[in-house]
Amino acid sequence: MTIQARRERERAEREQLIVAAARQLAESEGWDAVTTRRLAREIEYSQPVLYSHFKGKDAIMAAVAVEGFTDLAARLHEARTSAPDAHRALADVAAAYAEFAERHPAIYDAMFTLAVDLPFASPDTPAALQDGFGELREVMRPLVDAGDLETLTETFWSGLHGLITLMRGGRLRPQDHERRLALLIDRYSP
Amino acid sequence: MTIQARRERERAEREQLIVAAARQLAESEGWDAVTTRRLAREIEYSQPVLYSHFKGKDAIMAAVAVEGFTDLAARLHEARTSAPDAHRALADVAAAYAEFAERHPAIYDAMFTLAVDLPFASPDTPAALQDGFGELREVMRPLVDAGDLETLTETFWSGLHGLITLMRGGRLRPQDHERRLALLIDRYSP
DNA sequence: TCCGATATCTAGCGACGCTAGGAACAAGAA
DNA sequence: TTCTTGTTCCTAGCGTCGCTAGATATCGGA
Repeated sequence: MTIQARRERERAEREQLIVAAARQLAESEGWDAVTTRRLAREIEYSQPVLYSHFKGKDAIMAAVAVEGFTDLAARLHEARTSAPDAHRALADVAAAYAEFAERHPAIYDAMFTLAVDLPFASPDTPAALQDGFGELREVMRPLVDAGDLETLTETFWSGLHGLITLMRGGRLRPQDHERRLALLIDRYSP
Repeated sequence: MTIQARRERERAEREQLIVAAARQLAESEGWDAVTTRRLAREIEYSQPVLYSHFKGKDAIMAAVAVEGFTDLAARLHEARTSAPDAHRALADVAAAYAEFAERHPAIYDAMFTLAVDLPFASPDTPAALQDGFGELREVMRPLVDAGDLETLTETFWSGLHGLITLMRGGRLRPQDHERRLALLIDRYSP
């Protein structure tokens, strides 16, 4: 009983170690540097142990993405609940979202560009994924008609996401980044 | 003289053949299926000839992306110039943009997600790339203050791009796609 | 102390992007 | 027409990738 418990605990710790190593490596050197061999070396185990924890590399990236969603949701919650009024809340949440994406581009990619097989907008969506969207929805609620809340939130979110991804791909003039953010917020806070 | 001319012509034709094959293969089976070996087999030449035309696989994808920009700009131009008024023009252009992205997801990815090394928003941006943005700017011009034209166009474009990419990644509820598009247009046409 | 099961590693498979070196070919000179 | 020279193109192979099979080591329980 206790022996098996210890083993399961150690196993869980190692799984967390894998995810943390993948995340750190992706953040410091990009996802191209995250190969299964490199990751194995990083955690000081051989390559096949990765496959005893995860189905494949994609599953490891998905696990990093889920961690990212947890972090992002927390940042957005903090920004929303510490704002003095509804309009400032929207601006602060948008700024927090953009800042997260800029500071953690690799994780943001894992969340939205790379890990396609995470279940979104469906009943079995992990809690962390729903929480992030929930924060956006709650910050929008005081500002829009109730009937359009969900759809407007999705549209606003898309605006943020588009700004960030086009910006990072070099498709937008960097110097106007703040002004574009301000214009976007202006369009959604009447 | 003529011999060299013929050779250069044949060479240009083969280069076009490579780009066309890459595009078709990407559209029908996705970019994962576009390997240099497969592409070589498709054009009935050996693998190394690809490298006598392009620096590498990325350059081939960039060439496909440029073709995509030419096509997209033409679609947007058609939509804009055949609309009865400025408001309809915005809606039609947005619809044409979304339709292009939905019908050619692989090319759209090459244009905006994968080929990062194309020069955007800079003096030496290829004409086709500037034309697409130019169409968006012209359709916005009658609707917004002149001082914010460029930035508002970028912001609107980001909204479109975000809707499309999040939608395709399964991040948004599919059934509300049209309504989100309508809401986005509404936000930018006062 | 030995056995059986679990955990972990070494070695290797097929496919990838890309490149070196040689064979085949065509154009101009004798 | 034959030989030389330069270009074009292919065969073969390098290192790396994600992933897996089979052997080996480790450890709890009899």
